[in-house]
Amino acid sequence: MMHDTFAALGDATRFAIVEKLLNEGELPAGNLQEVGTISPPAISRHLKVLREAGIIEQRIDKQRRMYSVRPQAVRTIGEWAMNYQEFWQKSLDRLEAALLQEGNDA
Amino acid sequence: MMHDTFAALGDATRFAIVEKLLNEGELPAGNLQEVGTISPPAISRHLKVLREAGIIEQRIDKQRRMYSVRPQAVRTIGEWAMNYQEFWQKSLDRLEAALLQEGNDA
DNA sequence: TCTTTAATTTCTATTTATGTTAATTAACGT
DNA sequence: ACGTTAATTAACATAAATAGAAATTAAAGA
Repeated sequence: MMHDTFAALGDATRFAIVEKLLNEGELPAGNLQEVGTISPPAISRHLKVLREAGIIEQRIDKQRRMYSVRPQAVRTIGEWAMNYQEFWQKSLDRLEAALLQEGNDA
Repeated sequence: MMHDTFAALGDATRFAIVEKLLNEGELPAGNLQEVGTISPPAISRHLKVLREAGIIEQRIDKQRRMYSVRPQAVRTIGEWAMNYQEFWQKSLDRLEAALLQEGNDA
């Protein structure tokens, strides 16, 4: 469900984790603590939420758990927005223009 | 902040409200109750959250409050995803392909 | 084997979010 | 003015999310 994806990204810490992974690529859980003043258990649980929402995935390397963003997750969000943009952008732009025009007239 | 936008869309009821507005255009608060079995006060507060997140806007028409999606909000989400897609999609695709190939080899 | 490192799960406390009922505000129609 | 409709705000109860400390699991390295 789309809203689970949004809910997972709706927390400031989780959003920061995802952005860090997007910018720096695959990282172990320990390195993700740098996103804020937060304990390892808290990070771990946030990672679980993101994983269950399908936004990140885990790879085990020795005693480290490596995390990375699932490309499909970002793509899905883009497609959701794009779906409405494609079909509605033009009419929305026309509506916006009309409202602006209306404002100018008044 | 981006994560406030996601947080607002992370609730099932609010997500349904936004989808209804995207599909049907501007609607009064009363009509948005149809998204589920929920009381008018609950809907009203969800609308407030969406409004404060900049996702919807309100227009007053007589005794009715008309709500609609702000085009820029959808665009912003699309652009966030697109920003990462544009810069990372190719390398991510390459990574995916490499992992698949690795899987085939094993 | 023993100690250290990495990360998670358990436990518990606290905060935040959500929902309902009741009361309030505001405008419409008679 | 009065009753009705539309929607919100207030008050309160409950559920869900988040956090840290402590305990647990698992592998690494001496």
